[in-house]
Amino acid sequence: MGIAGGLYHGHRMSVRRDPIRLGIVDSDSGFLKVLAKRLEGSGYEYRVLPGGIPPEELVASKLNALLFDPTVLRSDPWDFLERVGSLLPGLGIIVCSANSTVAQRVRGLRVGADDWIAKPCHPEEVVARVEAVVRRHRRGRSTADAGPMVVGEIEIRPDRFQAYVAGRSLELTRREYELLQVLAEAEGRVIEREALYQSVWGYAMAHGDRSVDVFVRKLRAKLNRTSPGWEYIHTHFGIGYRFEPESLDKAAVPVADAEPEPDAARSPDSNRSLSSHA
Amino acid sequence: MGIAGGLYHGHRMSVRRDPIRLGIVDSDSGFLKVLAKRLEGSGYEYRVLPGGIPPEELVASKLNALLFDPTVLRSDPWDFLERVGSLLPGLGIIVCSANSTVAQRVRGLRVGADDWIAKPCHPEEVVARVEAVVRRHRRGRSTADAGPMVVGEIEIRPDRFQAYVAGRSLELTRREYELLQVLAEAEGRVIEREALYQSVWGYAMAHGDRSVDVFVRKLRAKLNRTSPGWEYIHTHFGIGYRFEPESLDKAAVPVADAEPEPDAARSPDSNRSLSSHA
DNA sequence: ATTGGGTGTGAACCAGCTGTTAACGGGGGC
DNA sequence: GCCCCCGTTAACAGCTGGTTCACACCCAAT
Repeated sequence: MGIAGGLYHGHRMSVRRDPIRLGIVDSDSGFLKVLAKRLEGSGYEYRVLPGGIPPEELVASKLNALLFDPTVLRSDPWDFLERVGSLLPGLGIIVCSANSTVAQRVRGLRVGADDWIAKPCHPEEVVARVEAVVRRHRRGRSTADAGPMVVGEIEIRPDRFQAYVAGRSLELTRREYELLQVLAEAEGRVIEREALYQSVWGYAMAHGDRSVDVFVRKLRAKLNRTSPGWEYIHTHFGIGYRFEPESLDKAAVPVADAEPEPDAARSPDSNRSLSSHA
Repeated sequence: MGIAGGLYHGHRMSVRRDPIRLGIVDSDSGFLKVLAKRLEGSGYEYRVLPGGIPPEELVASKLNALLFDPTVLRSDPWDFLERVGSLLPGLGIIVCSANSTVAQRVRGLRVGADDWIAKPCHPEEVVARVEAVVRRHRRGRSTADAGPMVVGEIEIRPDRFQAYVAGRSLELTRREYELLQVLAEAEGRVIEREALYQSVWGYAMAHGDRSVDVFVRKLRAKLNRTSPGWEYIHTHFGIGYRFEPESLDKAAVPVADAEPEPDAARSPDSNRSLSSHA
């Protein structure tokens, strides 16, 4: 289902001063000119998009926010809003239009818009509202990309987009690394397939897409090749995957299990990770 | 009967959407009256707060959003905004004021407001904007954020789609887990078969479908296998099921009073509590 | 007591999920 | 331009578990 051809660069690393990638769908040249002037040199990466652009084409752009005037859309604005919202749940949507009614604004906000600005408007306010939406969306995102992370035998280094075992690189590709990172950040929690796809690929998973499975397999292969004796990724049938390092040594987990209640110690869920078993 | 077997797609299963908890700081009685009328019966829990309320006191209220007019604040509005924003990063902040300038709005949005509405405004638009802000805030946090839940001897962990007794997994399948979760969330209340089906399966139950019964049976088996001596799921003939942990020990229930129930209170043999049908 | 419908129970079926492998094709580096 | 890398997609096999069926049992009403 690869709509995304290339454009794999713009990555989210430091949430802080990451430039905002803004898509603009508007035809008012005066408005565009003034806005462009304001955006220049403010750390924005913006791109003016044609009015007839299908939502699917937005996928590859890795936008943070979309500013658009519904009157320049060729397709039904409400339908467009809904489709963009469901396809790209991580995208902030700001509508900017002249002569809107309360009912229109309410409807727009209900079907997925994050804000609705009335024209004419000051470019400074547009920028402030775009940033508020993006900030709101980024808030609560991944904590600390900065620090390396050690789980089990492996070390994950965001500064190099790579993982290591005893200093030896796993030689992960970009997708493999991102998948590993998303999984590892949620250590111990089950992540649904769709959520995983959403986090790594950036847009909604198409029905029947097997990419996640294939990459989990690749990841497992590289993890096992470099760190045998450990199991990291556990399958939860019908749900998704869970990352949790487990030593395969017959030596029990590093918990003092001499206790009279052996199971009381959280044996990490003997959940059938259909890999092991007999 | 049911539609195709798998069908795990969409279906967010957030059937029980939490009400929005909204704090309001305003003194315009007319505005408050109209807004209150709109909020009533829409699943809102709102609370009008005094203008001089210190941000620290908001912490305990577990609000989702705060709607306020800066002109009624005794303290410096900008300072208030910043402190609330840093103190409660998960709170949506909507400013609603009359006679604001572009500069004020920009400043407000910069220091932490998520939206800024100009008075006079339609209550419907206020609600729509509040919901947009809350929606944006909630998105991304899956159901896993809900903390674990302990009922009787069992612990339900949404982060693992699994239930445990003393650390031992019940090894529930996805459907079984979801059924348990829906039942447990309505602890003590009877849920009709159709409502149960609707919640878990996501669509209407076909006439004659026995899926609910079968899954209740599977659930009971696993509950009883792992937590014998307790009864969790009670049948209400002709209606549905009720989840309520009951110890089968002759030792009195942990309830203080001796329950002067006229009808056979928990007869230890009868598997079903036809109970207080009245 | 009889009866009709609702519910418990066990088992079988098979749609769909996952693991696995390999071919395809675009992009970037050389 | 050529080659290699890597993400995508398809195909196949094994297995899980959701659905369905059949029958026994229980409840409530006549």
